[in-house]
Amino acid sequence: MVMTIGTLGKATGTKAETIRYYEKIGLLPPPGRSGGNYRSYGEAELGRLSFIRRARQLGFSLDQVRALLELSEDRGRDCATVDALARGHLAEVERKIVDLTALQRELAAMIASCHGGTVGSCRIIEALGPC
Amino acid sequence: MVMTIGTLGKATGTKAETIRYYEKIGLLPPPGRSGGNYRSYGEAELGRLSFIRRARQLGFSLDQVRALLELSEDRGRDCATVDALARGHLAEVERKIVDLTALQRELAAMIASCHGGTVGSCRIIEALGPC
DNA sequence: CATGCACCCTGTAGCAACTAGAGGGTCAAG
DNA sequence: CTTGACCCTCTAGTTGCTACAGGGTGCATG
Repeated sequence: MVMTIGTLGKATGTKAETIRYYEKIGLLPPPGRSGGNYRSYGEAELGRLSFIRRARQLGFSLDQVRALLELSEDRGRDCATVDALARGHLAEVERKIVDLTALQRELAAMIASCHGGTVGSCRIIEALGPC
Repeated sequence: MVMTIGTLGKATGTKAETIRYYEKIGLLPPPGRSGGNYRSYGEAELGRLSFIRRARQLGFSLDQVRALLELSEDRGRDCATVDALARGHLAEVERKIVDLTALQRELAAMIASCHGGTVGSCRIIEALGPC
């Protein structure tokens, strides 16, 4: 089953430009070409791109995805590294949640303190202004 | 009280490069210069930069900060626009929290399903791989 | 057979919000 | 008078794409 870049894109929810970008940065190997110089993809590429996209949806960076791909290629290897990578990412996500929750509280308090009127007496502007 | 860029930076927790960057994009007005062509700042700039930094810490984008600064200059204006801007931002933050929390659950589940062994049998890789 | 349209190609530039570096000038202390 | 900390401008890099510009290909329709 051979696909053009557009078909592969539709199959994986990826734009053609993004696929070409992944190729350029070495996440996807350069595929074969058709007579008219079109990229042609098969099952292997579909699998690899699906992997990349799923990892991206889970918030892994392209560098982390690159590492995961490399690790996944060596099926005999101990999966502790994979585990550590995932745990590291989870920790990062959790830190972001904590940060954003603190932010949310601050913003909500700021907004709650504003009771309309003019900018001159606005508590939001005041909260941002010089101490 | 006159300050160099470094002193202003220390006072506001901003790197000199960032201050110059804010100037370049028009968030800060071009300051006066000393004899040796050093930027020289006073209280007004300190206040403005503090405002910017506080807004940034609250997660407002530079465009939003620009709008807030403009709004804050017109003290007679109704502060409804300020309020709307802040509420919009809060909504965005809350959406991010929801998204990240979903992500966190997925990641945690993935990690929990991994019980060591080789990459070949790793549930994390499996979860990312082709269906 | 021409023509139109959807698709593909390469290459470059742009987004946010800085950050880092090159290659130099200035200033105050010792 | 020299050393070191600071300042200057300008350019390029970061992340992960996205959006052109300016062309070529392939297939269906008139």
